[in-house]
Amino acid sequence: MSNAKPRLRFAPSPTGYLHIGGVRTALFNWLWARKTGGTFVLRIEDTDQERSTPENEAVILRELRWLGLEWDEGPEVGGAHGPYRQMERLALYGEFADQLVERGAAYRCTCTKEELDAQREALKARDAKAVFRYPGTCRDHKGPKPDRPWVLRLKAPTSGAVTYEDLVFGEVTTPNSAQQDAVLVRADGVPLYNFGAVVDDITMGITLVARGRDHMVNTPIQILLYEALGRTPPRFAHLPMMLAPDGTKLSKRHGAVSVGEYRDKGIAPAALLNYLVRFGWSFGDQEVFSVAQLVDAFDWARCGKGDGKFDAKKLAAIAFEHLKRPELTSLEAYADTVAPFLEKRGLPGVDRGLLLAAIPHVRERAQTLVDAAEGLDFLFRERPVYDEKAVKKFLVPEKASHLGALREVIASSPDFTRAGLEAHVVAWLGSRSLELKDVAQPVRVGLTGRSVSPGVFEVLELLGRDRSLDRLDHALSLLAAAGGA
RNA sequence: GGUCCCAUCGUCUAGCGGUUAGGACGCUGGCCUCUCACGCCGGUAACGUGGGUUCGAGUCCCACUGGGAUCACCA
Repeated sequence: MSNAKPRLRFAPSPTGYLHIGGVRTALFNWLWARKTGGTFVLRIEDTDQERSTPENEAVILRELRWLGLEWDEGPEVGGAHGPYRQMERLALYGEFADQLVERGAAYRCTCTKEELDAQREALKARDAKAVFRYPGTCRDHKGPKPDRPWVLRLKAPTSGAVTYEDLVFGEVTTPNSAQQDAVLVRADGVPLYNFGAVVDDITMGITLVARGRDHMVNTPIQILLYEALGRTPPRFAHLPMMLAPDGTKLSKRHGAVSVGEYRDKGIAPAALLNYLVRFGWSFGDQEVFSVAQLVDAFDWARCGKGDGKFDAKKLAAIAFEHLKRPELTSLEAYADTVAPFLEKRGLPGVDRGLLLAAIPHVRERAQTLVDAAEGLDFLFRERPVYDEKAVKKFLVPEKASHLGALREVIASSPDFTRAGLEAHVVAWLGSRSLELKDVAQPVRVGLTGRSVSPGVFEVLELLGRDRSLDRLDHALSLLAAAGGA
């Protein structure tokens, strides 16, 4: 083999949102390109004109960028092998189609879809279980292009077999008898998947094709095309399937399958990639990886063959790990990623210093960025949004009898820091034979509006003396109202 | 049905002839504790079946069973 840098590609079809399974495929290609210093190409396979839309393409590009899976060549970034949309490469397919005919590996077929459908129906009537295969009516057609509409068909070999060495699955052999004279190019000159992909992979210099196992059945026919064109096939690596929890194909009805949904749920890109990479790839006992670590550790030899089932709980756990660990999500990065979620709560452009100071206290109790924004919310309002249930439960005479006194104790603290406040308050509690747990909840609700928050001393320090006392005063007024005073 | 592929706890997986079969998620008992969490300690649970090969099989071979992919002028 040459030591040329590998060229890999991700070739989505813009027929819908970016599927989570597609992201996994893109990720593996991207990782290998980054690890080896190779090239990651993005190609848009938009030959299904019925379903492809520019809007879908735009979404795919946006999601890939959000994930950090930047492409070296492709739409919007260009490259030496463009254009990168198949519908802009039509002339190329024509050239290769002619080559195939010249070499006797394909032929022009003038059977109409109607004729074929009729034959298919007839066969069905005779034998319901029979599978229709093109009978080869035009197989020996030669000479110039017909004056009737025609499609290009593969002249599939009837004997022999195709064998290739899959980077993941090892040696795979498929008898040529399994092939049929598949349509390569439609009557309008638009290629079908197998032909378009091969022509593009050839002309784009792709050296390694990594894709889902569902494409494994296409590989022999593609290799046949490479050989017919006198080209060396690339290496292939097939990835096991990612299935739904019930073992069926992962789809909308099983929950979120589009990348956008995970973004909206507050899952960080690196966390999603970390979760996805563990499908069909492992690195000893390590579960949590930064993207840089993945680039470093990734290897086809560590890929498994068994299909996997999507587990939302595990994803949540991985996402949490990323949010929790400063080495994976720095303070600054955390602040940047949570900001949009605060904005969604009506808190745009919050005080950066306060945000940075607060994050260490919320990051270990926020599973997602949505949770984090919820936990941070109280800091950035004049007064917190008081949770009705929490107020009814804790800002009542039976529970908050010491709140007034505590307000004064806090106000008199000489040092309004977490440690200073704690020392001061605990000393007072000791003198009254009280424990912190006897008085903390009403204070917490008063300060944050909620019964769940970081420690009360942390909250006091974050809020500062003025805002803290204002909130405690407000809590006392709520208490008075509840006590019917 | 044809062709291809796969098979370790419920789930993701480690294991590359000799292990008390390990880790993670989940579930669960306890500790810590101002709430909720985090954290820490412990528990639960797996090699689909049958044949071989071998001194010795989760690891190698075969069969079976089970599961998946695909059989379009979709990709």
